[in-house]
Amino acid sequence: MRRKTIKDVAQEAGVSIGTVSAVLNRRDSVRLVTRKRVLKIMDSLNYRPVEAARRRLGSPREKTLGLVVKEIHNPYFADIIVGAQEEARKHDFRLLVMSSEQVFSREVDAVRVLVAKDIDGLIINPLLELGTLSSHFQDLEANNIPFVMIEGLSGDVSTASVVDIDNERGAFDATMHLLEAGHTELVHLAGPKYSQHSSERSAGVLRAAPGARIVHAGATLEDGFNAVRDQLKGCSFTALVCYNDLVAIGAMRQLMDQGLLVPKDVSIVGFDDIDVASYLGVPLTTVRIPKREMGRQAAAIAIEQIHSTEDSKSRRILLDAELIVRSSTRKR
Amino acid sequence: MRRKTIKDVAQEAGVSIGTVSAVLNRRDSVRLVTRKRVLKIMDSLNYRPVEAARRRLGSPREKTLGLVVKEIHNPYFADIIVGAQEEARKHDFRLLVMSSEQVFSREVDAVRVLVAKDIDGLIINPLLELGTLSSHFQDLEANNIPFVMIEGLSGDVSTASVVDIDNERGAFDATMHLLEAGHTELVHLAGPKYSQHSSERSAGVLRAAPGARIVHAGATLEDGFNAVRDQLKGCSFTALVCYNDLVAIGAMRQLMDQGLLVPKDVSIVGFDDIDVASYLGVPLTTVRIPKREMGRQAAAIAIEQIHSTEDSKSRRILLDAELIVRSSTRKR
DNA sequence: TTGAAAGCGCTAACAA
DNA sequence: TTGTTAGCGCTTTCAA
Repeated sequence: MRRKTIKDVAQEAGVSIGTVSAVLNRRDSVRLVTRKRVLKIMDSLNYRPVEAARRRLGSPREKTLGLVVKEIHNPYFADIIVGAQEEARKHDFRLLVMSSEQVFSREVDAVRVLVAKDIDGLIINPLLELGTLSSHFQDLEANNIPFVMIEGLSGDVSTASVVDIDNERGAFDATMHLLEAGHTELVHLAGPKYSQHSSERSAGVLRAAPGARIVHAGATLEDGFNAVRDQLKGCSFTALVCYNDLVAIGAMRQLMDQGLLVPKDVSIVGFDDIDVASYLGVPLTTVRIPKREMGRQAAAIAIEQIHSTEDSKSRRILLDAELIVRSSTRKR
Repeated sequence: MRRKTIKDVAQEAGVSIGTVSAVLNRRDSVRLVTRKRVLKIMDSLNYRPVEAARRRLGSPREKTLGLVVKEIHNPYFADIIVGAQEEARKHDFRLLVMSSEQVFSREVDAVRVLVAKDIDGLIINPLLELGTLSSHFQDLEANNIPFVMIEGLSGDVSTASVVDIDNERGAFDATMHLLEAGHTELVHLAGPKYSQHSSERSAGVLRAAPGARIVHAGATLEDGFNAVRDQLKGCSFTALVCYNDLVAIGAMRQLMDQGLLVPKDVSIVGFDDIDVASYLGVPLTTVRIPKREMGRQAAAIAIEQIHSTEDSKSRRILLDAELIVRSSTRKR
């Protein structure tokens, strides 16, 4: 069924579209009876104006940035969103957030929808999809919509701007910290496959400790909990390097359930430094990512590219990740 | 400076707008040289098509729901968003998320922007603003855009649909649990002012324990930490009823820093049951809110109202909050 | 107080 | 292969 338009309302009410428009815009040039009649028809027809048609096409609109994250349900992204939003506001931009929930087709869809909503720029934490540089990014380029990636794609041929952190280095530092503390039986709880961050972090762990055992856990509390319970059953180890803090916290919980003490029996390092990490009963040693700063910089770059007339060259920013030693690790 | 249009490009390139349109839509009817010239002009003019004009006005578009939360940086909202998104997807709706970050003017602005982006329905967790039913909600009604509130406003005169939980009851249960465990020196760490949930929870605490001391903490880890450190200094108490889990976790950390043990010295109850609550060193006793379910129901109602032709009556759903007893509370 | 008509930026059909 | 033109749903003059 066709969407009702101002014409339908006008016809049904026996007035012209001009009158309906006047009612819509609360102009006081309409006789009360007429207004009432029109309003009633609007209601009965379930009429909703097409907003795009209201503002004269091409008239100045609110500037907006789109932000597509992989999973909204992760404190890591919450910080990135907040950072991006802060920077956006500074420049009078609004931020529209969508989540792909780790599904590639939804990421493509989200980008399409945001473009349809006429965003001026896009920040995206893309899913790692092997093969071609996906067409949704090409669309962005074709439409002259600047976009910034948070977490660069590996085969990243494109000209896209990227804001990222040195994962390899961070994971290397974390592992070295454990090695220097005398740990020899190391297990690495790796993140999701198809995550660029995960493979970079695994690489960092292996560079420091080529013999480390790698176990694929995931990215959530439950993943960490399950990995230790199932995959590490009966396995001997004294230290865990985790993909992120959530996995670390989940792992820690499982260890406690098994009667093991952290850090007495097992040392644990996380990654991200989410807020809660320092509030835990055993404050978590972790690799801090400047999450807000990442969001902020990504937004700043997007906005800069929107404003600049000349074909702004893409920028690549690699922020440092810093090891924060707390209480979940100790000398062996 | 006026936004560049297809006309500008056509003129500059010395072709008709039809040709430019063909290039824009990747039609292969354009000679290579022409295409190249047009593309170059587009680039140099920094031309970006007005998306709203591309899809023939009024043509069927993706259905979208807007969601405005108070603070994106809170696991509680993350769950609501996920629930809403799941339900939305089921009905082939997209979800656009914005955050007011506890600032009323931003909430108003967010609603305006979402309406301008032509959303079909709205879910909102409104800030508690005393006085009139704000005009941004009236606008929604005038434009026939169904909206659902998560957390009802107190003086809620409007016809809006609401999905909420029984906060009073949840807080009452939590407090009774402590009372029955023999606690007499109770402190309530209350949430932010101007939060409906906060005042309802405080009411529940007071109904169970009229003599409870009320301290205004806030909603974050830091707020809980600071409240115990500053406002409870030298104060004697054996149990804490907290506005939410974050405050509880922050409070717990501060108690530990003071050498106090939970639950041996102090029992603590949180609210929300965020994921991490059960993974803590001392798993948190808390009042579980069906967060995803709230998001899901809110989306379901919004979508139902969008589809229904007749003037659907507003719905009010009050979900139960359930006390989950873990290890942070014990008999005195 | 209401109606008629031009025009917003673009696409699509058709003509050249 | 390119140009011309009608219209998408609405607002905004201007005329009646």
